[in-house]
Amino acid sequence: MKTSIYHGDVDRRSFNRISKALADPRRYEILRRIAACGSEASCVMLKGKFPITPATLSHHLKELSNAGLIEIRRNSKFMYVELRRDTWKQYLKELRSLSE
Amino acid sequence: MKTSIYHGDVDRRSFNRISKALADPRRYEILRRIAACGSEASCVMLKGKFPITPATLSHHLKELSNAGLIEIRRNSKFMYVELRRDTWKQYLKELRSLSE
DNA sequence: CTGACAGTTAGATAATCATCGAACTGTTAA
DNA sequence: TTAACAGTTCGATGATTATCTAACTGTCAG
Repeated sequence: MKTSIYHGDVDRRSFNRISKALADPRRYEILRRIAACGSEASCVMLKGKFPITPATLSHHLKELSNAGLIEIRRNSKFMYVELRRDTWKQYLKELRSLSE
Repeated sequence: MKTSIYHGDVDRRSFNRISKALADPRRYEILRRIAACGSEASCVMLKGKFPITPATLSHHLKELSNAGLIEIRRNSKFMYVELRRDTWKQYLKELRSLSE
């Protein structure tokens, strides 16, 4: 993820990418599901939780990954994803700075 | 703004509306500008700050208002907007609940 | 009253994007 | 080796939406 000269901050581009990633309800639900699994969530499990095709799930996971919101790990046939808590924390920090 | 049976919480519909409202970079900048004026921001001032037509600004303000993010006050010819800090606080609370 | 200004609404356009099916790559199990 | 499965990529489609212009309403100053 890109950072500005101030370490730990999200620059505007990253911030907007995250905001867009969160704006789709289904994608937000997927992210929530991932976050709810303390550590890693398997892609197979996610596929079972939502009425969407593999193609669509793949698309959403790519968007979340591009936004820096999840980390992807591959183990041969399978895929595991995990919330990037550092990104999440920085995003919340930016939002919080809007008011007081 | 709609609330669930738990007072102070945003329901899913409201949450998604807010997320969508924040997803457009220009609209987020407008909201930021509004929030930066401690109390009220005049619409005339906002119009001067962004290279957009009155129609577009009107559209964005309506979206922000529909999302419950701003309060609108009219004084004869003029319009003033203010951040709704209660909504903002609840939105942040919902986001924070995603991780720990 | 009349012109200027604040803001809205309607309709058009162009861009973005969520979703799907189909065809693909890569991996494992039989 | 082959079939089944995990996931990706591509192209199409339909929905949403940011933006504009143009025409409108309402308010004030001269």
